[in-house]
Amino acid sequence: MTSQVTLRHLRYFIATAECGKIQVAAERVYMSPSAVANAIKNLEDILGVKLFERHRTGVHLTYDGHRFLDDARSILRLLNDSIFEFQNKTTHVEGELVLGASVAVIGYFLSVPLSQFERIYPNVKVRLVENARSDLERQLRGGEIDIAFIITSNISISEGLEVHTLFRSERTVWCAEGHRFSSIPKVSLEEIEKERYIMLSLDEAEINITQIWRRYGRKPNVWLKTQSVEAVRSFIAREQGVTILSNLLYRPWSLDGTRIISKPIAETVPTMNLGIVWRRDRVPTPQSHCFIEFMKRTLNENAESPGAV
Amino acid sequence: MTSQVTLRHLRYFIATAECGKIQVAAERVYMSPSAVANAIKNLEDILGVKLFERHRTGVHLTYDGHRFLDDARSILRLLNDSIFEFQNKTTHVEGELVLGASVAVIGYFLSVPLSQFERIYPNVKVRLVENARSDLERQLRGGEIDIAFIITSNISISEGLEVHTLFRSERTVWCAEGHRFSSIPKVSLEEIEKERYIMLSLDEAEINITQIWRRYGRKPNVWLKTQSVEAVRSFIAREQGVTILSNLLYRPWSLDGTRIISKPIAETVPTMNLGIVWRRDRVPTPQSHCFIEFMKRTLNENAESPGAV
DNA sequence: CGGTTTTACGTTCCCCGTAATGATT
DNA sequence: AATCATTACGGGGAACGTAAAACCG
Repeated sequence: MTSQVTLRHLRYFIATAECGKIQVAAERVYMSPSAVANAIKNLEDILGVKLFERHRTGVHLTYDGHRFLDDARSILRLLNDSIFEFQNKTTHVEGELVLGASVAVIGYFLSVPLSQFERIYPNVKVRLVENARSDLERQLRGGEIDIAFIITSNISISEGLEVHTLFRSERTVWCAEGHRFSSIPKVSLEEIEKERYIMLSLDEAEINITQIWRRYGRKPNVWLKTQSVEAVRSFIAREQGVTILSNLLYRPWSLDGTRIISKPIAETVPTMNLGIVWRRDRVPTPQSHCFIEFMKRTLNENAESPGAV
Repeated sequence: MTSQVTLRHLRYFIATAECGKIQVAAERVYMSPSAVANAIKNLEDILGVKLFERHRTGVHLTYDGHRFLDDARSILRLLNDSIFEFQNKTTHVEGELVLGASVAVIGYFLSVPLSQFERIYPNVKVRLVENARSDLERQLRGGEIDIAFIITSNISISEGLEVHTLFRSERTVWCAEGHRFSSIPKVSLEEIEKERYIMLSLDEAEINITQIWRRYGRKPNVWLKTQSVEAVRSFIAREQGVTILSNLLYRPWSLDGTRIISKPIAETVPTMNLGIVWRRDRVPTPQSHCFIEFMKRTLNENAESPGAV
């Protein structure tokens, strides 16, 4: 094999990281499992670090893997945007575009692609409205905002609204580097129940996570409830507890640089689904259309990817 | 050929842009001219824009080419840094590092790689001293700074100092998009003499450029002298004049978004050589060593590349 | 056993180099 | 004629798919 990293490596790596299974990732990139497995092995050899833990149920990112995932995404995003900018003359698209999203979605999802979008379409004036989901739905129907970013699994009534799921993010257990969980391939809710639990009460996180616990007839031992993701990270890094959150919010380090580990959950847990919503009866403006297409493209059209169950 | 952009395309493209000749670029990347020429042709087809103007004497970046060069460099920089970070465990290098540079060098050269360096070596505390060349040399000898970034062709006495040229930047004529120069492949000093000239008096630019004019027994028709590169760009974009400056300072657009064209000069003009300097008798600290190696690596080891004459 | 990753191996096709050709002064 | 870039074409090797093997609960 090659001794140089190629874009092929990055693409297969990202697909595998997002799908959690080499087989599924191979489908997504229209390749055979062996090709993807070989590429990842080769990539690991070049970098000199293990990127995945292999289990019989699939693969799971290591600490280093998560770090490299950030880089790989940045690189491909930069490249794809640049290519797109040249292939399509984008400077003629102009006008106003009002986006709505919740605070967590803005900070952990929207900020990066949004700045990319503004670079590619410099003549589109983007206005960003931060609100709770219910308010966003109301504003959407009222025509105050063009497109809303919402956790699509929770939309109350989709009547008259077009919903397009862009992104599925697996939910995992977070713990400190030295924690006993970090040596187990999969952690069950029963095990998590025994630990101090840190509950994030931001946006819809608390409701959704509580639902998961209830579904399995269990209850987390909540030691702290906070609205700050950074606080969650910080306490977990200091071995003050564990939590369950979507990988969208996950970063492999806390503010002070200590490591945090992400482990899959033994039980089947629904993914967090994020998508865009707009009014069906309203003709989309050119800038709305551009934005929607841009988001699909940015996320590598992985909306139809199965993700975890 | 392929219909996808690869890193190979980017590498060949960057080498060609920096060398100005496909043959020379091919040498630098250890390839045949045909391989490089094909790759660039293919890249242009994919992007749908011409990246180079072809001349008998070599190739020269178009407006779009300059824009894509920025992107291509960012992408490869990101990738190389990421790979390096994993291949070498860098977090253990720590300590203080005092760098010296002039104002133009800091803004147009140092800022980007410096932030990359601080990411890779988070435990190295970098302090930056802005000063004129003569002061930097004095501070270097006095031990107040570890490494200085200096225009190496002008160093007064290199006695006791280790000089390593990192970067050569071709000097070109800048003019507005519609200017008569923009349709000529090469512009002679005689032609430039007929135009209003805008003189940048920042750092050593004025001295160096004046030397070039004197060497050919000519004199520019200076209409404006300013210390601001942005002012230079802005006036040139508005067809108020032309200038000669190194490509290091060149960007294909002015602050208000109008285009600026860069054209090669007919006469042989020395490149602007930038390098790092340190005291020979002083044992380099680990962080100094790391920084020097980092800079060499970042610039693709193109210090020994011939560049223009 | 069932689901997964990994290895083995024959094959394909992309990309390179050599060498001829074209363009420009 | 000299000096570039470009085109034509045959050969080599990286990367693919098929299929079998190893792994693990």
